[in-house]
Amino acid sequence: MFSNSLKYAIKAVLYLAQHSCEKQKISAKHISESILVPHAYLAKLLQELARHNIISSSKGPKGGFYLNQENRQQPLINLIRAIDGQQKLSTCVLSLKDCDEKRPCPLHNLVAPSKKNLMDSLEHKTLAEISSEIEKGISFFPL
Amino acid sequence: MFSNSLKYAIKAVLYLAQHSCEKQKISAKHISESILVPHAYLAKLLQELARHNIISSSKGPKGGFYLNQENRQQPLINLIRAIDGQQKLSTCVLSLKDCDEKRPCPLHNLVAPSKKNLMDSLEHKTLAEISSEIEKGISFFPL
DNA sequence: TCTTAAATATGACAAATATCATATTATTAT
DNA sequence: ATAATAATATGATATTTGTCATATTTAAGA
Repeated sequence: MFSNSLKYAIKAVLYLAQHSCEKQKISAKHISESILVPHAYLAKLLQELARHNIISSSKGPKGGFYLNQENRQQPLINLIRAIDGQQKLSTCVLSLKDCDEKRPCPLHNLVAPSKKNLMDSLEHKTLAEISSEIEKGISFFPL
Repeated sequence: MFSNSLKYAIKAVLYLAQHSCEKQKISAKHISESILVPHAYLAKLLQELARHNIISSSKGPKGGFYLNQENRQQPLINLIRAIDGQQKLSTCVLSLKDCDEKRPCPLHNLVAPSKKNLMDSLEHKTLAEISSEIEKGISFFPL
């Protein structure tokens, strides 16, 4: 469902949501060791996320990656779009060019409700909210 | 969302649902040309589907692929499982080992309702039903 | 200003998925 | 029986995705 890259990116961002802030930046190496993801690969993903302003970064000693307040208020879907690209979520399940409400493909009506539901969820849930649920013990994020 | 292989397989099976029967078998070549899918690749997929009894086949002249009554009464999810394997649909979105209702991962509660909804749809909709909707003009399957 | 710690940019390599090709086997019809 | 047709089995190639490595740039602190 989600690509490997996306899974790694989500884990890293959630880790940052919980452990970083403007005054407490975290290096790619530290993150990769904490969430058990190959560090060279994660570094690349973090750079991509920073480029898309999903996360913040600063170079040099005491530098690293972190989430500022603005980053935290973003919905999860921004992160997904940054890694997997825009189109993946919006296109027809069968990749048919002219499938829409008016002329639905044979699977359209079957998957449309679930898909809309999922998109709404991803669009509205912010990183801050997800992080807060972990802190409250509503959900669990094992390291 | 769906792999390329799966999209091709679904298109091919829907084509068979509409144009084949026990007395009217269709060759891989004919199908591939009709649904615009590379024929060598499709042939492989059709063989895989036949091996899993999703579709029927017979060799030799006048042979080819077709759907019998039993094939038509199968739910769509059988086809998906044959091509993409069992686990893909059932595992945690973040691939966390011990994510479940009791200890949901940070995304579990967000995606679970949509996922359950989708699974139910795929589990209950038969190939015959999908084919029938195309014939009735409820959905559209462009060649 | 020099050293050091970190991100950034770039590219090489590996694995998985998608695509193509061909030899073999089975079945029908002549 | 033989020829022709079509699936089957197998494997080769190409593209995409995932993984790793390294040289460069930036900023902090002594």
